[in-house]
Amino acid sequence: MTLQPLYPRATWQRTAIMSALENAGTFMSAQDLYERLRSEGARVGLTTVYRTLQSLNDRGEIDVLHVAGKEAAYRRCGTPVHHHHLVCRSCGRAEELESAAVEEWARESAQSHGFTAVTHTVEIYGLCGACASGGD
Amino acid sequence: MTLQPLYPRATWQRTAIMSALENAGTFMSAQDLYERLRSEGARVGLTTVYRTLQSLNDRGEIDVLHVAGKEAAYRRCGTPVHHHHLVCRSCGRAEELESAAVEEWARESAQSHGFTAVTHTVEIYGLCGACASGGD
DNA sequence: ATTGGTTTTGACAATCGTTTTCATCTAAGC
DNA sequence: GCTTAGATGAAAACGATTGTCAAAACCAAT
Repeated sequence: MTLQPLYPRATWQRTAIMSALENAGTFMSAQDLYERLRSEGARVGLTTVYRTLQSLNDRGEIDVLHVAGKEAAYRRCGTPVHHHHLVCRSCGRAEELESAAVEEWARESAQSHGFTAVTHTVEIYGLCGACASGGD
Repeated sequence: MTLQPLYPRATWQRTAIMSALENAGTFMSAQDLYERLRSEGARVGLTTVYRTLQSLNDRGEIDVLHVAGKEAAYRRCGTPVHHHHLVCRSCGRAEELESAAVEEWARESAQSHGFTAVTHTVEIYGLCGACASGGD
């Protein structure tokens, strides 16, 4: 028996998508990335962008954000450890946050109500300085 | 000029939807409610359920929850003031939570990074006691 | 009660983000 | 180079939600 490859194959598409996200720094949707890559001349398919983002997220290499009525937005974060975000509603720029107090509160709240297998989502949305003053 | 009615008209559909949610107590999607109402013999349209839930939410009479890949879920909460939820992933049952510390943390985090017009989402997910032991 | 004008309803079509399908292409191991 | 399982992408399928519009219901004023 041959053992399965541990990592997905290295294709230029995957690399392009990853680095586009990397130097964007902001949260971007699959469609955003697709358009950006296209406009840069990269001939990737939308399907591939969706699939790649999904797989990167499954591997924990990027974070997702599901905002109310919007498309899923992905971001390449600076740290692989659990954290939350302060996201600009307008431009997608984000700061990474953490708070032991919040983690503790979540854990205790769940425990005291008899809930197990606990996870949580904590995100803060606002307008960053640049968007609030300058254009939109 | 006659002044506009302050409240939506009282239709039996609106009443039925509201009370179905009310005595469910859990988070339910538009489709869940539609099916339940139908099975009880109420001849409402799916469109109406969607519209009514939206309008009830706009008025702040019910809360919404947008979970990752699922349908929007609504709940009639006990309090009209800002709060968060501890939600059972399996049955939708929820506890209402509040924490001055978390609110303060969110406010300060945003402020210290120059973000304005701040809002946040904080939800805890888990398995409630009943679902963890009993069936699914 | 009846009317009139505005809202609300609901069957159906349309939208939109995302996933599936499947035939073709390609990276990576021999 | 050759093989082949994994990756790609165009197009179709999907599922939740919203738009359309004619018919029905509400309610204030006759």
